[in-house]
Amino acid sequence: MSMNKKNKLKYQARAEIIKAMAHPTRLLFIDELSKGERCVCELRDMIGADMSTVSKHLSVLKNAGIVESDKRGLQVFYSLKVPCILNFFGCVEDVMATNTKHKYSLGKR
Amino acid sequence: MSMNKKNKLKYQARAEIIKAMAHPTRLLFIDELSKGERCVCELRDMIGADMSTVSKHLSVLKNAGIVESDKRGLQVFYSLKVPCILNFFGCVEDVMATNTKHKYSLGKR
DNA sequence: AAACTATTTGGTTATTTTGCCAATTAAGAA
DNA sequence: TTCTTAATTGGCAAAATAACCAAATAGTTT
Repeated sequence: MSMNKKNKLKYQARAEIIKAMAHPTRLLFIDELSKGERCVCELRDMIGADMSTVSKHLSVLKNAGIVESDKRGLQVFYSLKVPCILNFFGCVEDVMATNTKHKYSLGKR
Repeated sequence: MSMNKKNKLKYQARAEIIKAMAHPTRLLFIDELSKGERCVCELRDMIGADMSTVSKHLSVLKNAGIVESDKRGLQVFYSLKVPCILNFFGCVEDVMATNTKHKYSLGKR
């Protein structure tokens, strides 16, 4: 039996949020923001990329509803809106651990 | 202070796994496989796409270490290797709930 | 107001991802 | 062996993403 429209939309909405996390730089930002708010310039210094690149990554996270921003003076401070995101990293580490464990064993691949 | 190489690799590895989940079809498959193993044909029937498309989505999940496969006779059965992935969906729903809550309020956007 | 700083936006190009079709592989049935 | 079924692989075109540069915006300082 094939998918109905409502369910399709549900998975699309979920995918939007997960896609927003699916980049090394944005994962780093999430990790860093979990320690407290940071201005764009601080985040840029961490990765050494163009300011515009950093800004666009942050807007992806913001549009997904994962972070929020607050402009104070010349600077814009970003902070994590949904800390439960962090719980997920533990599971990702589990996947990675399982991967390396089996990589050199003789189980079916 | 800029990123060191080891940390960069850490976030790249995490991103690989999250990218593997970042597609509506693959999220549906994860959800479905959480209920038990399924053959490729069952999953294809759920989304009504080409067999080759389904197969490629599954290989993305398999390469990331999220699912595993078992060929029995003519069919290949896929199953979820790392169930903790599911805990994450609750958090994704939280993000979505927060998004809709603020979307029509007058808070800063 | 003019100059300066932090950030965002627009535009371009390179890379990656997606989905279909056609061809191939693997297993079972006739 | 030949036929059929289930799944994977290779190839291609369309769509989405990413990174940079340049230009625009918004606040601050002079």
